[in-house]
Amino acid sequence: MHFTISEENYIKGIFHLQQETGLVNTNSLAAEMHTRAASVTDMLKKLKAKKLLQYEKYKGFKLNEAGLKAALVVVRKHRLWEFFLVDKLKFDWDSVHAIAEELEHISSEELVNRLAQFLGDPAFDPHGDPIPDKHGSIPVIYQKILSTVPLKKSVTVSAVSNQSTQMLEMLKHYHIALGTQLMILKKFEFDGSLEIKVLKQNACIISEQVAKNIFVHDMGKTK
Amino acid sequence: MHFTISEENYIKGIFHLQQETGLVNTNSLAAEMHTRAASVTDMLKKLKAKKLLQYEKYKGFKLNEAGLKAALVVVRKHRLWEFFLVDKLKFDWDSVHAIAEELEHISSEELVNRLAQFLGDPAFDPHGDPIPDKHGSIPVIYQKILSTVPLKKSVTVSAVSNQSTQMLEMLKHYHIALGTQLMILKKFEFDGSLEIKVLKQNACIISEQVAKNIFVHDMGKTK
DNA sequence: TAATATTTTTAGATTTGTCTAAAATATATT
DNA sequence: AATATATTTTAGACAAATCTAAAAATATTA
Repeated sequence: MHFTISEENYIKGIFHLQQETGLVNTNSLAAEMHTRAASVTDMLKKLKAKKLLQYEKYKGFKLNEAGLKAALVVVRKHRLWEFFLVDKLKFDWDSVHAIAEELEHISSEELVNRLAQFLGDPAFDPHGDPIPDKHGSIPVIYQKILSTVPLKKSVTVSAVSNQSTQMLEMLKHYHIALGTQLMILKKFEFDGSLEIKVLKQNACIISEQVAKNIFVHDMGKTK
Repeated sequence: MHFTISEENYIKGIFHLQQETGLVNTNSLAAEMHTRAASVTDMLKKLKAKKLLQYEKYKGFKLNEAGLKAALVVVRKHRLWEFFLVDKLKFDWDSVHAIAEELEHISSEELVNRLAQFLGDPAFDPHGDPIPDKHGSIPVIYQKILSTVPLKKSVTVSAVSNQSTQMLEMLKHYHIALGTQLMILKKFEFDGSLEIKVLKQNACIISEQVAKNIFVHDMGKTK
């Protein structure tokens, strides 16, 4: 089955939204794709015709098995290329997204598998997101939201759920990246903000909002 | 200046043809691009509007300075990606063309330059074709057509001008690749065919037609 | 050079992906 | 439940890249 770049982008967009909400609606997908609701409806018809979608007019929609499979292929490619860009070409992890958006549409299956092997079959991309394997299986990881971790427990950053440029810029400022070790020194009742100690850095304060977007796991796991 | 994938493909097609013939005509470009003459004319108008082309209706056309520059960017990307596929991902040199056709359209300039650096700034791709540098300069190499080389002189294969699948398959059969060392043992007057000795292989016979597509240089040069 | 053949361009249609504006449907509010 | 609001879909238009068929320009040849 062949998909156009546009189809792949919509499939991926639906995938990301349905991870959060189960059923997806037209307007939220339009927002996600930076396009108009009418364009979304047009594409939904095409994807339904290709039997990738559970979709009833006016009722919301989500990927079916075939659609999910297609989405995982694109996600795998995106995350493998991100890994390549950071690990091999030494890009900053906060500047690779746009390039990976292009690379994810290169079609050769042979290429993806060789790339994965070349990279050492990584299980997580530079943002800590899991990379599906060639069968579409996603590795699981025991991770917690930073704000729920007990005081003085040393943990490793494993993922960041909000990947806006603003967020990534901020983390960079605090020297927080994937694999960074840190611990919570103090929790402030007033606003939920945390004083944290980042390994080899001075202690600093982060807001509750930031802490809720940082995932961590016990030291020494993963990758 | 931004180009669509289609524009880039036409620019590259024109570049390749004008290397041979100077001025290019509509039908030959249509053949090169596997499309129809009418489609070529349509695109020529667009490229002329973007000031990339010297083009008078019914008179033939060629890239101007700006067009040449654009072509060299695409050629550079194509050849760097081919190098990557063969050198890092261990693809056979005769199976990378189609994938590089897709990769060459990834737009990031930063990506290309980092890729080049990662690969060690190679000057020639796996087919022996020169890779333009970031300014569009093409390395020169002192090479000869195999059929013109004197007997018993040991030379190294540096390029193959006909890169059809058929040709590459044949070379593979004879264990001839870029960098292969060989010498001519005998030339047959009758049909111009050559008996050659490929290093570590038995002697074999190749036709004049094949020999005219193999470029060689003195041992120990290049790369 | 006049007739013929070839090459190139134009005219008009098609497909894909997008858009705006309006209509249809669903949801919320009084 | 009737009305207002929000969401979603349809209808129709547009741009890009392609096509076929026909017309125009150029080249060949008798």
